[in-house]
Amino acid sequence: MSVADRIVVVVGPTASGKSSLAVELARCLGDHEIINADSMQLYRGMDIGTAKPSAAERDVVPHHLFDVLDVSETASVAEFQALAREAIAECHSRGVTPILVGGSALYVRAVVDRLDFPGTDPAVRDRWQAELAARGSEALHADLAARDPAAAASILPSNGRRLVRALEVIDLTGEPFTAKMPAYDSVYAELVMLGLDVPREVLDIRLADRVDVMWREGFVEEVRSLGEHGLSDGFTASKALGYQQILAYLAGESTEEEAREATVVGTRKFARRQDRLFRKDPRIHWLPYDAEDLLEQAAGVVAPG
RNA sequence: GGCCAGGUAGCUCAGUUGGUACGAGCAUCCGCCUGAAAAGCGGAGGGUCGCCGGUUCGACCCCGGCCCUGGCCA
Repeated sequence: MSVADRIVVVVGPTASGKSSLAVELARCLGDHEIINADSMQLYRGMDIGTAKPSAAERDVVPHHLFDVLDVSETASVAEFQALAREAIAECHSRGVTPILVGGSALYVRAVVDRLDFPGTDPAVRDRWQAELAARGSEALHADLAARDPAAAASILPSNGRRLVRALEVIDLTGEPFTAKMPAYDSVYAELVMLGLDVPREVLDIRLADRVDVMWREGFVEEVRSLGEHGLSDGFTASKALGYQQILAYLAGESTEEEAREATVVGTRKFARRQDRLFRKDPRIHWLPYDAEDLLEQAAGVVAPG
């Protein structure tokens, strides 16, 4: 049988049970392996706070793209896209179907869909970053409006970050910046997407419980230790939920309790945002997180008949 | 028991010398997102201004009483 263009994707908000469903699915189907699509689980050492799959789970089924970055490195969707597609091709070459699992919506789309990221150039970006700091986002918006009216129209004048990137891309490519996400258009012919549906009230409780468990398992210690190994210098990793808050606590900017509460609130907001984003993708088959026969339902969607 | 401070949006607090609450931050809901996406940006909803009575054309803001909270004194 050919699996050349086949890929399974499991998405859902944080704490919905994606990881374990993926493992069970892989184990029950056989010839399936897991590929991470979570921006923070890419980092080595960020285990407790990212609820990374355990060693035991990873022994059951091969897991790819976990622990590939040092906390001091900056993550990048474009690099991730390349790595993930490579890993997928490698699975395909062995006759294995990859199961992409993760809550980073852009990462999932970058892998699955036709998204091409224009290059980046630190020098060019730094220049615009400096312009932003010196003149403010409104001025950059005016610059963008002059060079690329369409892009300016869809980026708010207050969004400095997107303005910088748009101007960077125009400088680099000499072409207009695409400020709109493209239609859902997969590069893989056989794409099956599963989403875990968790009612908000339930999700809120699960999130709070999960943060409590993380704290009990030594989340603060994990951050303290990573802090001594470059976490604070990491552009991406230091902003991760929980890590960000605990770093602030360790720096004396808040109490531990405040850090814990802020982590719960931040995680809740994040989960809502993920859910809203994934809901827009019409290709996703939503399954109730607490179905007795969740695995059967999932398997039924993935491998009908 | 006495004194002081305070009771305004779900939370923390601004505010009006009496004329429809300009509220703010956080939370909530919603939208946007192309090389930091667990990030970044934006919009909306929400208040019998502790309770009762009085003064007044009109009170959240003045007066009286009561209740509640915190602190001080006893």
